[in-house]
Amino acid sequence: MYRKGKATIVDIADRAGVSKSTVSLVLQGSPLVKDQTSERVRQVIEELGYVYNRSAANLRRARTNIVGLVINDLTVPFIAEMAVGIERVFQEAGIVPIMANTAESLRRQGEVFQTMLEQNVAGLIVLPARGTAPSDFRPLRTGGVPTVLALRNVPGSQLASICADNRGGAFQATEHLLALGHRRIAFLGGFENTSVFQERLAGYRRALADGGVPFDEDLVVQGPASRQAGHDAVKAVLTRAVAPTAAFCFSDVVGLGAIEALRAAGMEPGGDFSLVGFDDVAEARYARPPLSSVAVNYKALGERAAHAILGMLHAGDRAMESFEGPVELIIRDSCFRQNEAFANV
Amino acid sequence: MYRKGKATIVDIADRAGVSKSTVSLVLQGSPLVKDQTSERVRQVIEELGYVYNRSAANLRRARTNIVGLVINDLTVPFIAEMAVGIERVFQEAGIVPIMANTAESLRRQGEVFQTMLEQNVAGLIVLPARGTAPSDFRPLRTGGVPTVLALRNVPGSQLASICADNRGGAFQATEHLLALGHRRIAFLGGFENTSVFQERLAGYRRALADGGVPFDEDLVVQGPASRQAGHDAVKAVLTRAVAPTAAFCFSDVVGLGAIEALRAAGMEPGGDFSLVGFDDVAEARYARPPLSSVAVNYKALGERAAHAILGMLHAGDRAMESFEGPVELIIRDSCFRQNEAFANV
DNA sequence: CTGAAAGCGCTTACAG
DNA sequence: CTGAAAGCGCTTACAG
Repeated sequence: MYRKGKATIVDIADRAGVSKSTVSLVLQGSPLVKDQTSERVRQVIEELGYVYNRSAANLRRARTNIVGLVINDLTVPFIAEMAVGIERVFQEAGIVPIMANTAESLRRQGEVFQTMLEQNVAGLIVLPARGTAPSDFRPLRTGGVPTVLALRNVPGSQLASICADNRGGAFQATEHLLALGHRRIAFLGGFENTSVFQERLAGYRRALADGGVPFDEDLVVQGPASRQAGHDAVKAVLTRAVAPTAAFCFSDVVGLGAIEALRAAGMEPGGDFSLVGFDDVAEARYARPPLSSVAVNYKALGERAAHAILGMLHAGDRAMESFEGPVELIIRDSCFRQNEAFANV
Repeated sequence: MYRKGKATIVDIADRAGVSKSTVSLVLQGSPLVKDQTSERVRQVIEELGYVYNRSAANLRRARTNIVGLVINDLTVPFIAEMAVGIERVFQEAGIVPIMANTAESLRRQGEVFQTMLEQNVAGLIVLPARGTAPSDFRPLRTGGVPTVLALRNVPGSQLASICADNRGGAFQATEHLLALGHRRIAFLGGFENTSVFQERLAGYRRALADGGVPFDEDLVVQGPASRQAGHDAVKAVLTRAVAPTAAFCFSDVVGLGAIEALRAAGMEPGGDFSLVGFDDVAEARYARPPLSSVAVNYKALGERAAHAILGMLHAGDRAMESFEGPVELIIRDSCFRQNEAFANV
């Protein structure tokens, strides 16, 4: 009769000769309990192989120790890294992260929000799926769940976000290309329905404007952040009346595809066409030629996002500030100096 | 008084003029409730913006709808893909997966098991950290949690596992190299304290034996599954009295490092040294030369693992069978035919 | 087909 | 410093 199924605090209490309240206090590490008593309780816990039932605790408590993590695409290496950073911080803080992958599907994202709400998450970090609208967050707002956006922000959502300095990175990359004498600079890859695209495009345009180079819409080619897209974009842009001599790529993966397409077209990336990518993934360093890129510390970004939520939970800082993580232009061998005399032919 | 905080089934019941039992049945989609009643209830649920409290349900029920997913290294692309496959299956089955990354740390893995137990998971998929011992699973066994291993198995743990056919893949790769006339074939990368290493090594040795080529311990170089390790391993193996003319690499990433090291040593991978990798990651296809590799469908493996758990939960199949996923040797340009006359110089 | 009652395993005031 | 009691929001027999 004593041990049907798992042991509960009542079993512990009985065996230790105390009330279950006391056991609960011991479990919570309360300083109210006499050392001798808590020692005895702990021993019984050990003996019975007791496992704390967090669902029960969460039900009784106002808040759970669960935080949700909604990820747009876990198969992107730097996003996985970000997720790992977030998770580590939570684990150390005694928080149980529940991760969900939306695979860029808005429908899935909606379902995931619902699940998170049902699990009664204390907070939420969202890497929004492409095309997320401010209204998509309504269930979360209604549920009163502290939420922070990461990687992409959603203008109009009123939610704080932890993102890379996309504008600054694109500006630096484009400026670098301009400094090398390039005047026809393409912008390849990415979709306009993400904040990341908008920000990088803005940085690119700003650098162009600062350099006195007119913006040419024909030099902007949208597409997925994939190798194939980079390949196709280069092919497209090479047919323009006045072809570009350089490209700022939405991501390194796009840049890698661009390298291939240039070679296929008989050109030499870094020799007669310049390329800069974004993200500084491992492959950029190993590419031939090694691809110049804008480095982002995604892991640090993830950790920052986790700390932001932690702050909202503890201090109750509802009005968190948005944050843009620093970026760094890494110059490798994918660019060349364009002779001004021959520019703008 | 009517709406302090979130609505519960009691609120719904009051407003709909039924008992909370009925609301509960509606929530569970029971066919017992009259259509008219359930329609009314559903409407009130909508009106009040009611959110189901799963913790409460889980507490009352014998089992939760939570399944744990313990991952050794989420930053490895094909592991992330596997995780995504697992997650998708669970989401469709109405199961909430909680993922945790152990980063190959046995300590972290132990903590994660504890957390999973506290969350009262209905089942667990574990991608074991390097060096996991059978005894590490004791808390899970005591807790009676249905568990399946994936990616790596842990001999002696008595747990079923869903892994790639590592032995077969290594056998095919080595056989391919032998068929090209190679006699001195190195085995590069990986650590012996994983089942994956042991299995691939066994396949390699088996092929050697079948081909009448003696096994030479000096040709086996352990190391992480990293580019750097591949690089170092090639350098090491090239100094052997009789240098190899080919290598079977523990993973593609190792193979990629090997390509670089060969070039650095003035050799031409695919020209005067043959290389085969494992995993068939995207980079293998894009490498120069494109790297031959043993392809594994990791996503399918993940889905299989998820279905295995689902089976254990529903049918109560405690005694699940282990499964080895098929592999396929993909031949690209990283190998050359060794002239037998010059072999074994 | 629907309702009243008990209970899942905790935590939290409130007494003492 | 410790105990008795109420209650978190559900589900599940059991009646009717």
